[in-house]
Amino acid sequence: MSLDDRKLEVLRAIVQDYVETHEPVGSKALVERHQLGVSPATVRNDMAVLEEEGYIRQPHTSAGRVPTDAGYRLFVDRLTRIKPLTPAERRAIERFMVGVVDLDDVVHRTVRLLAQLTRQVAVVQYPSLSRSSVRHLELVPISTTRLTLVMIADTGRVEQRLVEMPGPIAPDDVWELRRRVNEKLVGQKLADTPLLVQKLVDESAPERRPAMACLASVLLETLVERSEERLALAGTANLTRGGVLDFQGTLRPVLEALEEEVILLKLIGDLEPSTTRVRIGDENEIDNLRSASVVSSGYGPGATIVGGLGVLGPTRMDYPGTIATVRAVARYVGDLLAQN
Amino acid sequence: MSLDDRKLEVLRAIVQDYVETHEPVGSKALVERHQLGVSPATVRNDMAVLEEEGYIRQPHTSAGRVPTDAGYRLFVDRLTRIKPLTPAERRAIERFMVGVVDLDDVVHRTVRLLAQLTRQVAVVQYPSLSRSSVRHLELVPISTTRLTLVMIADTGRVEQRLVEMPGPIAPDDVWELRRRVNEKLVGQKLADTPLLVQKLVDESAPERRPAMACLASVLLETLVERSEERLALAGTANLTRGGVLDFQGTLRPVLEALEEEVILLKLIGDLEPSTTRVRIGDENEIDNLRSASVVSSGYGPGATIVGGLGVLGPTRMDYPGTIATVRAVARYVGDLLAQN
DNA sequence: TTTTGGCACTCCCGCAGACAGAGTGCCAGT
DNA sequence: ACTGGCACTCTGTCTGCGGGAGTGCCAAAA
Repeated sequence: MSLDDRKLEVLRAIVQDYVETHEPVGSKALVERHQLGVSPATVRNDMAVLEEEGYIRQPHTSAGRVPTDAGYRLFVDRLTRIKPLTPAERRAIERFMVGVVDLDDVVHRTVRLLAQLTRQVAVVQYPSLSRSSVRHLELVPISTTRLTLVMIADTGRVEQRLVEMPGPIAPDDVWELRRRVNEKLVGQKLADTPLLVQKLVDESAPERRPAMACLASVLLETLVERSEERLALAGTANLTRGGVLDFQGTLRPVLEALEEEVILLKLIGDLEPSTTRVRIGDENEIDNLRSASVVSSGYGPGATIVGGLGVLGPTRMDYPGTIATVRAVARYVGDLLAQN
Repeated sequence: MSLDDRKLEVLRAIVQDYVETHEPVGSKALVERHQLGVSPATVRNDMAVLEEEGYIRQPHTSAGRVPTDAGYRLFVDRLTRIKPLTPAERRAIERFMVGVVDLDDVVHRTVRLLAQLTRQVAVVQYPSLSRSSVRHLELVPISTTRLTLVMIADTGRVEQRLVEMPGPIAPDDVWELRRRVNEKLVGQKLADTPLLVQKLVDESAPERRPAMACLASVLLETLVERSEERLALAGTANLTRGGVLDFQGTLRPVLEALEEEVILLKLIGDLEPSTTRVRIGDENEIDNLRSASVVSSGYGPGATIVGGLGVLGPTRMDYPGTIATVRAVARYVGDLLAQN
């Protein structure tokens, strides 16, 4: 026997009530708060089936029911109509983002905005270098043997690294190096640069070979290895919202996970689908976050995707609202980037 | 009547035991764990005096005693011998910092190191721009009306900002602008730049005046207004260490405070004395942190100070150990900066 | 004057029992 | 297939009752 419409309706009601009250919801309260048109007893039967199928469970005998991860999943997949943002929210977004000056600025404002609107922990990834192209490379002499390499990407990101040269280097040589790397790399996708950089070394005049090799290794580190590294975080305090009830007693594991950039990037960083994605509880591969849900989305100018953003909260969260907000903010940021 | 030596010794014992056990400490337990050479009754008399003077208090009648903020203060001021770092800790510092490549790298490693050694929340301020000098300014054309301004400071900090020009600007003009700002500003303390920037505008050729004015306003913003902005944070998860017992029930206010950069900068940022400073509980002006203590120190190459760092934890913390660690790390970072 | 032992008192904490409330499962009736 | 009724179970809360730890005070000792 499968789930007929009413059973789904019961599940929806359970999820909604539980999200709102944080308390196990019983059959009687359900029929009182929703127009189900049937008696508590009937609802109880439906609940028994839903529990059988793994969508809800009882914390203990003779308590109300609570949705399981699977229950939330079903709710999100089949029972959610995307609810449009309120005008107030739209206005909040506009107001928050007016007068941005900078990529840094955009990212920081966005992450705060997300945290504030969803009242949850927000994460925003900087535009991924691997999806950017080189706009310009600059070499600034610091001393006779040291340069600062500055790379500016088309997404607005600016990365810089110190380059320790093997020996003293003359201003003219710096010039020549700068000219050559720019000539070869500007306009290229960062993902494609490793081969080009290698070529640069190979094609160098012998007397410049060591310097170029040195520069090349830093270039590779900067462009490729550290590429995904940066992100911004806000709203940690929101974790304490529902008391310590959510997150099964302690937020320690969650806070620990939030400190690991690698983990966060994994959470919001797989950008294959251009749509919003929801990961519920156990669906997160990270052990520390098995009592958390993550709603994430890619963003970027136009239809392309250059980075990810999202929010993290208890599995018991307002999915329709959160999804709508994340999606709206992602789109807004994309538009903002497109203007530059 | 003032506090004789034994009473101070009793206070020290109370602080030490309480920090270790997290439980109110009574007279009997005290004489058992420390060689005070007197009976519990005597200790009780001393405790009565200490309580009278406000250094300790009872959570309720007939419980043991707990240090007050004033008690910790006295302990820190008069009863703390600085305990040297263990060799293990020294090694940890060395190991953590080997192979740094970058200012960003230094700061991030330092903050994690601090958090790990003290098992508390760590904060590290980037070298303050207002205490740095300009090493180089670079202008990179992005489009005909847009430049990216990159400033490199002698402390290694690199700041960048987008400059929106009033009209199209030719490469030669960019060159000229770059030459002039570098000529005038390189080597100058950032604190002194506002006047110089103004002069630059005034002395410009009329046809270049608007462009220079535009650049100048961004320069001022970058160099002066946003100057203290950056810092790094780590170890938030350590807040959950002592259960939720510390921080009177909820870490919410603490987490909120940690999200406000302004607040953090105020905590670690007043660098007048070159020594380590301790702020205990109520001594913090920020309401949200009245159940927290902050141990902070300035750091910088040689005897100068370019930024602050510190840790934040419950008032019930191991002050001698924390102070020693913060001081050692600050000195180490200073040495590291001196090498560049 | 300072220290000490003794003693009565206070308060917290944990435990057991009682009780109300909420919710369920099942069954017989519609 | 739905509903009303009923017995049952489990939680959370409140109560009362020692046990224990710790204090304050006092009178005696050093």
